Amino acid sequence: MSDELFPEIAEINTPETLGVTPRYVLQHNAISRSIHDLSATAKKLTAMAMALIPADMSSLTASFTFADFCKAIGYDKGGESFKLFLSATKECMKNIISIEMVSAKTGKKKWKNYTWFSSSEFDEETGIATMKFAPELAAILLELKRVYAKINLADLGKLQSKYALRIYEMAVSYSSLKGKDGNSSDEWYFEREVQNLRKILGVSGDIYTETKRFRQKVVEEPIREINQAGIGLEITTESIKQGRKLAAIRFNCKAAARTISKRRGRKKAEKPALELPKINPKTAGLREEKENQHLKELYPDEFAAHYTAALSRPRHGVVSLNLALIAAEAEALGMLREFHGIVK
DNA sequence: AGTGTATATGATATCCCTGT
DNA sequence: ACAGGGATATCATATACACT
Repeated sequence: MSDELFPEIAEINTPETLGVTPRYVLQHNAISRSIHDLSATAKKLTAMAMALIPADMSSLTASFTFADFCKAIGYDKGGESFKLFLSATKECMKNIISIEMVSAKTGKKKWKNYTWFSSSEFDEETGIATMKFAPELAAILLELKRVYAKINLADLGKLQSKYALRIYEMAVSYSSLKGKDGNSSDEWYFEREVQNLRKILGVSGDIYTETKRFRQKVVEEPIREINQAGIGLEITTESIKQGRKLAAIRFNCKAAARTISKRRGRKKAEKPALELPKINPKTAGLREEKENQHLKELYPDEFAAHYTAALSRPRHGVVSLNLALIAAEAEALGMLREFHGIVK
């Protein structure tokens, strides 16, 4: 009975139910390559919401606080970020996403429009943003061939330009081409016609009408941002011309070393506008374990360095090798958590 | 304190020149 | 004819300041 009245209650996904502050999203390639035009913050917001939704899309509602969002994405600006956050929750409601469908019968390609969310709101009293993905969008994503790319939320947080975010996700969505087509094992590429690129990035014909400006502002400058962000991806471009006209752009992608990120945030008195919900004691261990695992994946080199350093240090009272290994791992993880900042 | 005005800043658009 | 790059114009927003 209560299920009928409040069908959503049991199905809301939060950092709590996930047991961890989300650090990455498995994003459907259809989304990475779709047509949509979200502001940078709204883009990060949808990524956060997607990160909370289970991969099988069995439930579509995600709830989180501004503090959750900041932790996940690496925001630390306080008031200004909060304003952007608020307007982004509204923006998400209005936005449309077009996904390219290939007809099974005719093989023809067609762009179909969906709304991202069926609801998206911020409750000022509780400080909780709640976003529900549109069931129609979920249905179509389940129908399409399920190919995902793993995207770190913190990496998205380091990109400011919306075009940088889009190009980044597109590049990552093609990373399965690594080593194919004569590429070396850490390189891949993809190509896009200029018109197609305009469409996908939401840069209509009346903005950046000069191709050179389009290329400069929408392609080259955002790519420079990606390359300088030190998030493990390096892109160079090549022109594909038809006569003198720029017909398409080829994006050469290369897996690059991550720049060790400086500890972000909490410079001054950082007071999150909203408190993170308390961690349930039952889930705390699981949450920590998940975070540790992801930190290890994210910063393997750093982990290895801390680990060997910890091992080589003499320890009092530790007799067995096994215990020493466990202690070293704990110490290395502690360093990672200390350095990269983890939700307590 | 509240209001209105001036200035700074940043993003975008347009014009101009050069080289191919 | 087109791309690249510099200079300038335009617009919106943020910040500073003066006045009542």
